[in-house]
Amino acid sequence: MEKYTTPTNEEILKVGNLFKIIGDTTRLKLIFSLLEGNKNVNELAEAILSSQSLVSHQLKILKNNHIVGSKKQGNFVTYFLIDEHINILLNICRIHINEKEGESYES
Amino acid sequence: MEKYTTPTNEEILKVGNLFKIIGDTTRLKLIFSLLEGNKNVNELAEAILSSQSLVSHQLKILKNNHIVGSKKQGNFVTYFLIDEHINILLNICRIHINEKEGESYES
DNA sequence: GTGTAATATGAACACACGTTCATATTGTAA
DNA sequence: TTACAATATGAACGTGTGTTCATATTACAC
Repeated sequence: MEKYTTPTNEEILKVGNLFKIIGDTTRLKLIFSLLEGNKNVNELAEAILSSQSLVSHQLKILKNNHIVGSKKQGNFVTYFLIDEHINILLNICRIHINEKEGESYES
Repeated sequence: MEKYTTPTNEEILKVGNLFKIIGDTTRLKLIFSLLEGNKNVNELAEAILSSQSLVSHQLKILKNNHIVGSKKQGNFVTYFLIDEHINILLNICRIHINEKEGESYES
C-alpha cells in the first residue's frame, strides 16, 4: 500500500465528497446492482424497487463523480461501473462491519 | 480479498452509514489528525482549527461508530483510532482520487 | 470547600440533500 | 408526421445534519 502524507484541505474535500457519494443507500443499491452486470435505467429501477426518476437522478450524481459511465444504445442507456476501486472500498467496508458484528451503530 | 455476495438491505444500511460517517470533512480532519498520533480534545481542536464544542460533538459520533476510542487521564481525554480499516479505506480513496486527477467532481 | 481548566451536552438554526411529482427531451416504430 | 417508450430534468417539499451558543459536568489545584 502506497504511503501517504497528511492530506491538503482540497484533498480532504475530495475524499469526503467521494465517501458522501457512496454513503447513500439508494446509490449503494445501484452500485451493488451494477456489480452484477451492466443495466439500463428501467432495469435498475426494478432491481432496487425505486422510481425511474429517482434512479435517473442518482445515476447522474454517480456519473458526475466518475463512479459509473453510460452508453446510449437507441432508446436505452446502459450504465456500468467505471473501475474496481469502488468495489474494493465496499469489500473492505463490509469486512470492517462484519468484524464489528453485534455492536450497535448510532449517529 | 474475500469474495462477497449481494448484500442484504441491513448490510447496505450499515455500509452506507459507515461511509456517511467518514464522508464529513470535519470528521475526516479528526481522523487524519489522529493518524499522526493520539490527541486529547483541545489538541484536536487546535489541529483542525475548530471549536472545542464541534470537536467534542464529532468525536462522539466517531466513537459511537467505533472508529475512535477514548481514554480518560485525569482532566484530559485522549482519543485514538481503533483499527487500521479506516486508514486502508482512506488510502484507497486517495489513490482513486489521484488517478482521477484533473477531472471535476460535482454533486 | 472555591476556582479553574477540560470536556460533554442540549437546543436552536441554517443549510444540504434525498425523494416525489410533473414535465421535457430523445429516439423509435408505424 | 403521430404515438409511444425510455430517459432526463426542474421545482418543491420534508427531513437530516453540521455548526454555534450557552451551559452542564467532571476533575484537578489551591
